[in-house]
Amino acid sequence: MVKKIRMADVAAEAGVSLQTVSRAINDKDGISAETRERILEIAGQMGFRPSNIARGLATQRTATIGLVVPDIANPFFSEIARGVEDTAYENGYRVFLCTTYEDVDREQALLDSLLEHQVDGLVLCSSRLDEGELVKRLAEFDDVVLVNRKLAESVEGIVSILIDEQTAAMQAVAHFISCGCQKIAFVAGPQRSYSGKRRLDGFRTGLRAHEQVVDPALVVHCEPDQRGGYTAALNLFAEHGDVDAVYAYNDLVAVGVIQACRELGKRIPEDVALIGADDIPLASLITPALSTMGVDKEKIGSLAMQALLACMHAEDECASPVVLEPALILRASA
Amino acid sequence: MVKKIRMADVAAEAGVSLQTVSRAINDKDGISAETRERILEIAGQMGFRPSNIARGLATQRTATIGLVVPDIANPFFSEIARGVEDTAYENGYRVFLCTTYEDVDREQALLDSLLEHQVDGLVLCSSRLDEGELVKRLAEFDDVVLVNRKLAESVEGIVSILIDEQTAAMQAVAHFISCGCQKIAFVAGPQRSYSGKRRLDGFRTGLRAHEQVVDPALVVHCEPDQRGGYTAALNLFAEHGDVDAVYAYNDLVAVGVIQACRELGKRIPEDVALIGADDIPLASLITPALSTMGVDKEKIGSLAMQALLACMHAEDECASPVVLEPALILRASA
DNA sequence: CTGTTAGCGCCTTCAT
DNA sequence: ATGAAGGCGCTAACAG
Repeated sequence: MVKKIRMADVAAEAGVSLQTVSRAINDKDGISAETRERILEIAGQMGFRPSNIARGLATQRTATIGLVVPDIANPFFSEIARGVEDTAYENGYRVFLCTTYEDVDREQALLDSLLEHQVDGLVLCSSRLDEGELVKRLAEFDDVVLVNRKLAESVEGIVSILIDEQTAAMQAVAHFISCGCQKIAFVAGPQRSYSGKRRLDGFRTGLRAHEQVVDPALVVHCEPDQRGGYTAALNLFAEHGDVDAVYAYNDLVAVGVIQACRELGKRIPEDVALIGADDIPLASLITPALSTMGVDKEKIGSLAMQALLACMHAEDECASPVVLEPALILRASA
Repeated sequence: MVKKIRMADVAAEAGVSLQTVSRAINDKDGISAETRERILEIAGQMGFRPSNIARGLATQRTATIGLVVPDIANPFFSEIARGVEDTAYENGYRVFLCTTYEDVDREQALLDSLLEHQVDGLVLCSSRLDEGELVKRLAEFDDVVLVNRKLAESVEGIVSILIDEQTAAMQAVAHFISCGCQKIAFVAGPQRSYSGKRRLDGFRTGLRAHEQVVDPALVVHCEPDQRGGYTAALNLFAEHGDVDAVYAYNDLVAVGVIQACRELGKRIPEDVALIGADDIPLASLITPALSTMGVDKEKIGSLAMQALLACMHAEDECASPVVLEPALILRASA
């Protein structure tokens, strides 16, 4: 443990006032180029590290942001995190990684904590808070970017990054129909899921657009992982053995569907066509390679951070919501 | 944006001194139970959030730690991050997520920044700094846990969490030999990689332990991803078509090897036995299911954080290095 | 049990 | 171009 050097130490060493050191360190003017260089030189030699804590107290800006995700081990969010961290880094911000595990209490506690740490901004992904509570909590922050969630009415200082999951689901359905599928099911993920609702909506709309009946029995909910998909698919096929197309809530669920099919002797895509969502890394690596509705997650993250920076630095209002269109990535499963 | 409430505001409202509020908020004694409750009640109603920045300046503790990883989108590190974040959360710490992309300059800049943010501790994963530089930099931090890296001589306040990759590699080789493989190759990842070196070491030792010659031509380096593995495997098989077993630097590389084999018409495991490393999520999902040397990554993360907490809270010395033994997870590929 | 007095290390404003 | 005073919001040490 090296002894900590303060600005006063550097000032004493350089034979100038504390203020002059501050000006040199923060690259402000009102100081001659030579003294600045001399001070920087001395500060460097002494191993001086300006305290962001003290600076934060004085300026009320911390150069930190909060990133809240349900689960960092979920590749969907880890790629978003990558985008956020990278553009935050480029702009001199550090990011607090916070994980909720879809637990509302934990999400609340994390927001409290981020507030106490006085983050300059917040990127909140897939919040599970209900609308009223969410609006109330976000009002406590200076600037917020919501990923995968949008407020009913727009609020100053809050911008959303959205994925057009409705259209994505419609595209998937359209693809199934163009392939001649007769009985299309949706393994729909958790009932409460915000994006699940939108995907279900698109699924129904897509069906109706092609004058198909929407059979509620062909929509089954499940946990948003492989096991959930596996179990749900087994149940689904037990009731409706003639389902010949499955749209999955996400790729993990789709993998579960693949396993169920394998177990039931159903071939993909010959007997059952399958489309997942999110285009996680394994989608292209698994057999059969998974067709999926995908967007560039890292880009979502960097767009989110860019939007946040814009909010934070702009005096006036923030940008309008950003909507990303997923693309149907056709591989072997459909 | 809600107006910020300070302790002084709460004190005024409650008709007590600032200090009394502080005692109530921090649950210290020297205050009657009833005044405490009254103050907490008032603080809650006013929406008071104590400033961790101000507190940090006063106490010189920030309740934050730095987590430095090469790439958060790499499941190996995202699972470690999960473990770290989760046990940090349980103990009231927030974590700064920092990503180096194996760039030494970026790693240095990040360490500078974490120092300036006055983190109470650091979890540094797979550092790319050379020994001398690393020792110098870590001395600036109060407490450090090194994951997947160890210092030549132990330093006060620095503990390592290690994976016994040498033994893991030996086990893989032993398994190949027990299966009757004749010509075993190692697709070894980046030349500079610290764990790559240890795996190579174990690979050689394993071979010698079974009185096999170690042919340098059967060790090929590559980028630590699927493409690297793919390219390296193609080159390897072009030169040595009779290789019948491949140990891969990690599972991503192994996936590349699978693709190369598929392209060359080699069956796995019949023509080529394959063992990967790390047991990433897709290992069990890909076809053929990948045999791999795996440890519990989330556990590494939580052990790392626990060790850091122990260091931070203990007056005396830290625990000795923790070494985790990977287990050979036998699936279809070997 | 409660209040008062000093800082923590830096930045802002005003003077020189 | 430089310096001096005051304060950011909180806690520590000491009084009472």
